[in-house]
Amino acid sequence: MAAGRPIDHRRRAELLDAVVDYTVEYGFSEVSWRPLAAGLGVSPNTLVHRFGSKEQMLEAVLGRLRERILTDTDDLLGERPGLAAAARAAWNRTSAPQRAAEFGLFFAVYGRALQAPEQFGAFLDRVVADWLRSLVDAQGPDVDPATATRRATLVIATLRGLLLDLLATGDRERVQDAAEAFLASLPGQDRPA
Amino acid sequence: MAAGRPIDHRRRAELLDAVVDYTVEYGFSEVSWRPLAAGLGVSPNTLVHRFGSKEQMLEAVLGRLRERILTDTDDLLGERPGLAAAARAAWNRTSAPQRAAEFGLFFAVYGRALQAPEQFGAFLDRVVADWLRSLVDAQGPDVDPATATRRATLVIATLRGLLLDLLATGDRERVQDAAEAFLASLPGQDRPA
DNA sequence: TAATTCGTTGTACACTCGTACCACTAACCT
DNA sequence: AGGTTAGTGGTACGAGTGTACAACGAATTA
Repeated sequence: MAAGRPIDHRRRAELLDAVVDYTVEYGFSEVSWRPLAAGLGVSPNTLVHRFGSKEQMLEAVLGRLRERILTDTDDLLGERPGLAAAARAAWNRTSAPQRAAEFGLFFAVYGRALQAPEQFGAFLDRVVADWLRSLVDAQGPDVDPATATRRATLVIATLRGLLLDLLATGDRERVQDAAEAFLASLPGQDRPA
Repeated sequence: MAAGRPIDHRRRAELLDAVVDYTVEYGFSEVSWRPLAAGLGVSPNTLVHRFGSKEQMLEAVLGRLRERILTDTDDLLGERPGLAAAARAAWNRTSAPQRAAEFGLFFAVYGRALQAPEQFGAFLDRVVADWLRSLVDAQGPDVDPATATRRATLVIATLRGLLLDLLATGDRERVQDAAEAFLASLPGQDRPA
């Protein structure tokens, strides 16, 4: 037996990130091998060989997108004490203008997953649970679990709803005003950003 | 000059509704002439002749979907006095299990529109404004406009976020619990449903 | 009756899609 | 050197796409 050429993990990550960037920019529902490969400057077969099939590529894209969003927020939430601070940090991150396109992809996947649950079941399983756990933890062990879950659910829903509004209308003034009012209503907030 | 055969408005509405039903059931991003026509029991050319092009058909579907959602809520909101009652009525309607698929389509279009604003600009323009106007009006003329807008924005965001959660997780108990807490926090609410 | 428009269908064309197959180079181990 | 796997690319095939064109009966008015 002789082992073959080692896997170039750097190249794989670079390729996957490039695919995610392309998907963020050009949309999720229209991605196809040839235009994607042309945009990345590679051959379509390179992508096919790398990801196996289109469905597998989309799975990889979703996994990487989840990584991007979570690594920017999860550790952040873990450090902050209190629900209000965590919620404010999450809102500041997710509503940043330079992330608009990324969350456009997020909601595009979300909507599509709702109409194809069998294909995107993994996404749907995590899309709420990830944040729910973080936001429940952020409230500390002293809060009644039912209350903590209720508050975390509300924070997730409100922030995502506000983000949907912001992305659709671009009316940052109105949405930010509503966000401030919501964040100020949370228990244990100290001071605005 | 001789006028031709009159337009069969009944047939047209029936056809459009059938297309919307199909789209609700089988998804928005995969609709194509032939399977759609087969599902409706007609020829593909019937649909092409009726709608002109696929893009025009999608526009018509979005318009009809908006009609369905608004006629179930807008007149409803107009009758009720007070923000709390209007919000509760809206939540009861939108979270009903038999509407899950319809709002699955709603969010699928929403997400896709965020990634293709030039194509779905009309949708994005109305998706918040429609409800915003209704919910501001529901608060009566005595509320400060800035406050009314802030509250309406928050109600829309929270209800849509909760609906997203409900559709993704199916965890009605947790989501309904959070919804009750939110609705109870609104000014002027009288009694739960 | 003649003219005109609507509703419906069949056929065909150019195009894109995902993917399988083959070939070649590069990098590693025995 | 020989064997094995990764990375990349070229070609081709079958299927499905949107849509244009032509045709025919039905329903209306001049």
